[in-house]
Amino acid sequence: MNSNTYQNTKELIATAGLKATHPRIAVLHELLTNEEHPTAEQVHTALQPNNPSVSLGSVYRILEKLVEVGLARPVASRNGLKRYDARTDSHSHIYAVNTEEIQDYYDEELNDLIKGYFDKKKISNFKITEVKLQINGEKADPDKKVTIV
Amino acid sequence: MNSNTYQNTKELIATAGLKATHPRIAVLHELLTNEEHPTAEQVHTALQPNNPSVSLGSVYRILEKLVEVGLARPVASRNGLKRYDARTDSHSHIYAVNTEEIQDYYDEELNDLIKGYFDKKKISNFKITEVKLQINGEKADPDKKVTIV
DNA sequence: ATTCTAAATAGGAATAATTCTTATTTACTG
DNA sequence: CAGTAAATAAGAATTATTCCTATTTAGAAT
Ligand SMILES: [Mn+2]
Ligand SMILES: [Mn+2]
Ligand SMILES: [Zn+2]
Ligand SMILES: [Zn+2]
Repeated sequence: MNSNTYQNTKELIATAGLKATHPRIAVLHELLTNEEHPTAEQVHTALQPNNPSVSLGSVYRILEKLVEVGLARPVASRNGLKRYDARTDSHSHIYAVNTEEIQDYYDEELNDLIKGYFDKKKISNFKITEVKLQINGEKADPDKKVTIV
Repeated sequence: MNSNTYQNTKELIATAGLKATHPRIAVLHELLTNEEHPTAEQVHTALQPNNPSVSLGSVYRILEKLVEVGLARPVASRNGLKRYDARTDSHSHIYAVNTEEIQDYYDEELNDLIKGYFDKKKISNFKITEVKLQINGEKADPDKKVTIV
């Protein structure tokens, strides 16, 4: 789908106008690879094996910078932890309350449905940038995957 | 709309099977009154004038307890702060990125639309408890209210 | 109304999460 | 291959939240 090599990630960063440092490449690469909408801490942990020199403080700082330049987005979460997403297109999230997993969800039909609705309804003094769904529920078997059928 | 006296709040707590202590009544009353989906700290600050004896630690503990018994709900937020809501019915949120304000949104038509959609779509290994919208955007004039027209 | 008691609280200590500071390193520029 | 501004590592500091425990309190039982 998305060719996600080191080189490719490096270019994404450079194209965004940032110095393509090794810590930045490592963090963005991890975020692009990791589907779990991780916290800074989780990204840092994931980097340990191959990039043990990247500090936790840098991961925090880099994630914020990636958001700033549009290469990542903050994910709304209800437990007081900051989580991040490398998907920057508008999409929805399936949130499993029991496992705290957040999974992407996108469907064109749903998108059109909501878009159609908000073309009619008007909210004054507010400029909508995005409408997304938060699908809350419980993962039946926590060990198995959630799949859209 | 919702008669929200001290006495009424007290009954809500008692009916939920909790000891109706003064700190609990004060916290829930504030949460019912405050439309801003406040943090524990904000609730505590709001209580200062009339209930200075309620400690911050208690506010944290009480809010979690209210969630536990279904008198309050956690609100998804993207800045790493826990925010709470006394509205326990399923409703959506308008989130102003610039002011970090969260405002309720509910519309029957929208509700039906989404319900209809998810009656068809099936997600396996997942039990949906609720689908809500996160309407993100910017408040044009931060000093004025956002209104649904 | 008074006593009893389990549960809840205040206050402060402890921990977890995040940001800040600064000396050193590094990626780009020429 | 310098030179330089920007970024980083490491650890200190701050902020957010939870935990601990002596004291208080709401409600139940006299
Ligand atoms: Mn936190
Ligand atoms: Mn936090
Ligand atoms: Zn996502
Ligand atoms: Zn709400």
